[in-house]
Amino acid sequence: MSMDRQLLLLGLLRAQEMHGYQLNEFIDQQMNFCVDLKRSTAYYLLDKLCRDGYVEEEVEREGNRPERKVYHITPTGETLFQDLLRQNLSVYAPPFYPEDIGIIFEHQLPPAESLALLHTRREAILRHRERVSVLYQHLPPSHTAVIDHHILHLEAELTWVDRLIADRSARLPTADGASAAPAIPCVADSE
Amino acid sequence: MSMDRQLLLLGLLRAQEMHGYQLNEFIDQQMNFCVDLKRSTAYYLLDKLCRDGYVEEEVEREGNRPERKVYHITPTGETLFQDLLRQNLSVYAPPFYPEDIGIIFEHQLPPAESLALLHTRREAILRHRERVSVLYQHLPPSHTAVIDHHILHLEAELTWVDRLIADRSARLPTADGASAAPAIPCVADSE
DNA sequence: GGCGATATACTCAAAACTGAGTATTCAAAC
DNA sequence: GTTTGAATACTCAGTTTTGAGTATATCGCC
Repeated sequence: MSMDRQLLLLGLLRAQEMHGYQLNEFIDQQMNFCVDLKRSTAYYLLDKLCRDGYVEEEVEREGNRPERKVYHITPTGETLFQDLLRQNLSVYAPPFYPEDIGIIFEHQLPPAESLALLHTRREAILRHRERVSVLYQHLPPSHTAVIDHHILHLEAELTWVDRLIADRSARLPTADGASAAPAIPCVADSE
Repeated sequence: MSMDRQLLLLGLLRAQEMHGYQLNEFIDQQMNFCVDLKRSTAYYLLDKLCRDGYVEEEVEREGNRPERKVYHITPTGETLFQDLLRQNLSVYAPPFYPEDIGIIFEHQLPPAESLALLHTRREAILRHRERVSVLYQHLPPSHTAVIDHHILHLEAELTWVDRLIADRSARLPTADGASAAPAIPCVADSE
């Protein structure tokens, strides 16, 4: 299922009927900065959208090319698109942040090593921001909102890493030997 | 696989050996604000971690309780935990933002409706921030970094929605009839 | 005219994930 | 004493997702 991927495919097919390969090329080349959709998954979803009646496929035989299927949206699909779009725009679902898992256990590493790792991450974030910023320059206005969104989140991420780095630096054992005691987080045991 | 979930389970089992139910209770109750891990997925992952030798299970038979399996981490698991933690901390992988999909097609809705939807979303974000802020008050210091992280991203999200709302408001057709023409995004056709 | 590289267009088996269901114990209400 | 509801502890069939593989056509170059 996955609402968002369905929305994406329906939205693209709505703008223009396509065959699977063309759809995949478009996503991979134009949308790779915000969407990660494997080709095999796209084919699977197209098939499912067909089975569910939201798109239809037509086998196309042109000259001696290998035959291919052209997908186009159906009226039911158009309705679903509108519904999904409305839902997507009005709902807020906080994404799952993998970095949250790491940060829960971060204090179990020696502070010096943790700091080194966080600096590496900081560099990675900066590199990523550079890459996204470049995109911003030459994209149609319809895409700038998406980039904008990414950049804001990247800034948030950066602020956060910087805070953490500052905090962990302050806790580094100094020459006078004062340091915070690391504690293993306790799991509530109800027995 | 999913690095992050493995890291989570290993990290929790490392702090304390547990049986599946206890692990699930802990995740659902203490970590629901940042982790969404279905119970069935947890059992699946525990089983896989066993098969791969990172944890071991021991069947426990206590009185006339239904029997249950206690999982504890192995030395290989400990190594994996350390590796995954280092990786998680040093790498930056931009998460997939479902809202990006909606925003690509947003301009295909009538501006007035779009604005209404965005306002609904704005409310949802505010509610969520309220909920997370409350958590901040009574949590151990080991968790505040995670909450901090969430709040920063929520602020980013809020800034973004506000920008979009402002922009779309400006484009609303006014009494004098001036309005921007909506364009369906073009798909590059290489044929 | 043949050879490798690239583009086209998927297929499939295996892995990962989920929702719904199963089964037992215990405590409290009726 | 028995029904009801919550807590304990998973299982499993089905769905979704993926990486690796398959197969043909076309293009340029030697």
